[in-house]
Amino acid sequence: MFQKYDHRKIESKWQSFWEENVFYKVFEDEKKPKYYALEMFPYPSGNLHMGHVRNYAIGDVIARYKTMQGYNVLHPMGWDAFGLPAENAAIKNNVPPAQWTYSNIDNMRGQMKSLGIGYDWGREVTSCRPDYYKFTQWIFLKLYEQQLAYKKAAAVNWCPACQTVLANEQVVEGHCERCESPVEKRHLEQWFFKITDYAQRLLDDLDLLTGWPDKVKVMQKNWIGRSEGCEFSLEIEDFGEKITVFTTRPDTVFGVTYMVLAPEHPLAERLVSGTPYENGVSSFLENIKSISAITRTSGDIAKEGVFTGRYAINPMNGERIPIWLANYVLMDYGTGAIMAVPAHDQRDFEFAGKYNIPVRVVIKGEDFPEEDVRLTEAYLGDGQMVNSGLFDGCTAEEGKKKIIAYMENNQIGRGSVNFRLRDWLISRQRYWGAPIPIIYCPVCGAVPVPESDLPVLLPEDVEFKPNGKSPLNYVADFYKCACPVCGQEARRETDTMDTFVCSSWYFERYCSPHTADVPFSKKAADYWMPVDQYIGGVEHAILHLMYARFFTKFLYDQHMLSCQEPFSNLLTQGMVLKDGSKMSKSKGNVVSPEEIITAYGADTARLFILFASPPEKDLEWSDQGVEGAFRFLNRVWRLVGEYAELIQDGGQSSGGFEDNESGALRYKMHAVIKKVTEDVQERFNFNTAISSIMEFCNALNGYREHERHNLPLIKEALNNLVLLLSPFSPHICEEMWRLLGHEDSVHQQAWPVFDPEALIQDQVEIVIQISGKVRDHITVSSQADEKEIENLALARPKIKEILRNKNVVKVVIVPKKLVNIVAKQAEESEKSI
RNA sequence: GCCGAUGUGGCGGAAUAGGCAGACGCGGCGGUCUCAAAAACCGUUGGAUAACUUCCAUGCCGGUUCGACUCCGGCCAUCGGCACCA
Repeated sequence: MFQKYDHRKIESKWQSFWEENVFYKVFEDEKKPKYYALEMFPYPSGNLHMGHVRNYAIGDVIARYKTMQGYNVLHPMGWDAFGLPAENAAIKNNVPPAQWTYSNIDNMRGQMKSLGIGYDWGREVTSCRPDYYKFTQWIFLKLYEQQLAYKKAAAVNWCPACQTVLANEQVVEGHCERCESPVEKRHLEQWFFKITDYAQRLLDDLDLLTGWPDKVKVMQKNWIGRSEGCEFSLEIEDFGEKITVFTTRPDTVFGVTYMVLAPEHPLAERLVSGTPYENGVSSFLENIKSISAITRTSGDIAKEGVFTGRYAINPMNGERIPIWLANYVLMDYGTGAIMAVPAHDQRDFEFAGKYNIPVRVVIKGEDFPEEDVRLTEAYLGDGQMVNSGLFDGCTAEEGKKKIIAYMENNQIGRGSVNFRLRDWLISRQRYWGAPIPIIYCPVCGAVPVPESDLPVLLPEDVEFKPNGKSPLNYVADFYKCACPVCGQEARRETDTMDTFVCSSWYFERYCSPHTADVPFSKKAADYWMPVDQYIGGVEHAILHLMYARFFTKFLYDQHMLSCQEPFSNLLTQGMVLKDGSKMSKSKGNVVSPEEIITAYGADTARLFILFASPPEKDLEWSDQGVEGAFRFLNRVWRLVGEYAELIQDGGQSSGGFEDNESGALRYKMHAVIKKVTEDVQERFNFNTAISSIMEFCNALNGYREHERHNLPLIKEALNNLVLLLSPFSPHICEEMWRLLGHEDSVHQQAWPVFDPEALIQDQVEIVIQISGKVRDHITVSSQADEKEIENLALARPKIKEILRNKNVVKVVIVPKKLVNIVAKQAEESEKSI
């Protein structure tokens, strides 16, 4: 008699076995095709949540499946271990961030092992360890060498709660991405990475990413925000200076009736100083400053402006146009100044309406009376140029090109391109991050730390109270140093790097995690990179994925990598919900993975989470659903257990006879192999793959009811059942594989292959429709030709009955599927004749 | 406002190239076993109808087609991204 399914015993047994045998260790093997499966490495918050479980379960199925398909699979895991929560916990509990972080890592590593995820733990990477951040700093130095890391004073996003600056990408609707406090603007000197130099490539190469969801590519495209147009300068009357503007609509340049500078524009105050307009302008600027931080980010605000009393000259027609300041022009896009064309730009139209500025139509659409300038809104459509001198009659599209050419020939301006993407602000005024490897010398200025002095170690014994300055400011042992160039007493940079810097290259480190002289070996990276399948939450669609692409392109340019894109295929998994909303402590709807694993086992948890929904969609947690998955594993267990002994001794002697039931089972077996293979490989639809394994199990249970058993067939079917299920629920399958008499691991077997011959049926069921509605079914030989099928269908008594008093107009036949008889009422068709 | 996605039983979801709507699982109902219950197993389960039957059903309205969850046009709702980007 076989034993009850004891998930605890089975899972701990095989977890130890895999660990003791270093089962998932991989190395570069030129004889095998490689496959790199990667899940986003987690922040070590302390415990896995269901989102992690889902992420790793998906990755593990893919990794195990590819291994069985004969690939040499790299499947690593690590820790995105720098960051604010460690500091906050440290402040709260008075535990050093390092200690907090490392103990969380130990705990979470244990949880991952208890899920039975097949990682090569020999490649574990931890971004807060000196052997890792040494190379984060090393890459910083390379960027600095190429002038892609630079320091500048700028208006930056400041989170008052986190007491640090944030990158543009970390500001969501004016609020801190992490703590949701409203973000303020501060003028500070900070380190930036010049990601804008890569804007065009980051945009163009999205086309190479055929394995990415369109949704993510569109988000990145919008974030990069390329617009094409031109820049030109306007002379300021009686001022002796010029203002440069950027526009995407040079075709409307004859429609300019005013121009606008951003309130922060350096010329703004100088234009009015000593003029009667000075007071008006400065009170306007004061006003803007006081509301801008909060209100300018939150929803619609009315357009407001002030006239400077100054005029500029439109270089195309010599017209004098008034210069305004207005709140709707942003300093950090384009040149911070615009030409305003109220007739053809809605914002300018609204502003002109409010301040009684003329509107001049210069693009005439179809059915658009030339005289009528009383527009109710800006005209944004295509049309012919009018009121535009030499250019009258051109289409807007031609006009753009011609005017740019004219400006270039007459040295008025030039074609140019603008991006919304800003440089990446990487300084953080916090402790728990990789120190920026720069030294400030009173004589030599900013000096990079020599490569041989890396890593710049983060001191461990530190007071880490946040007060807007990095805690490293108060650690003399840290900041006091000698200038590497002249030897004078100097001071280290005390800001640390944004944690997104650390996570922008970890997938390359996995390729050779122990190299000590370079971030990763080129040879190993050439073998493993790019990542064949990356899996993670869609919340990283912009931040992490953009930064990681940027780093990969930079490292490619440094000849350290041979690929230009890090991730060939991307799967963005949905969230795990409970009662319709995301699991969170505040809502009290959290289901802990540990509890589920203890009660039902990792195999059940994984099976449920993969079965409940396709991976891209959100998943609704269901306790009953988990029970269902558990029941299914119990059914499989019993099925295998009950047959195991029979097969062991009787498998060979009992004949391989073929009756109808056996034929049906054989057919089902091959159909299921085909279905599961396609679902896993081509669509990642694990839910339907599992459902067809369930069907197969049901079929096997049904077959058991019959009196005669074809034991060799059953043996084959059970072997295949266990093989197909093994990527999803690895422990129970490992155990059942041994019960079926095998000596080796199920996870090292070849994936089953279906036999197309076995899927050819001599009889097929065909649907009979009358005018598109199903009325009957017939079973015919799969060889039957169309005429035969038609005759058989028309001969069915039920069909005859329905067709009485009707004329058959047409018969449509789809081979092996259906026959549709189109019929009309007899009277009607007579009438129509 | 712009861009994108989604909408199917009581629930999660299936229908992969326009061809049987509701696979598989959950829940419900009925049964077997049991002193009883749980577990397990078997049957049943979109709605309407007494019904073999028939009719109605894939957010709503229309269209194309022999045939539409699937394609086209127009709405509605929900979710996500961006949001004065010149």
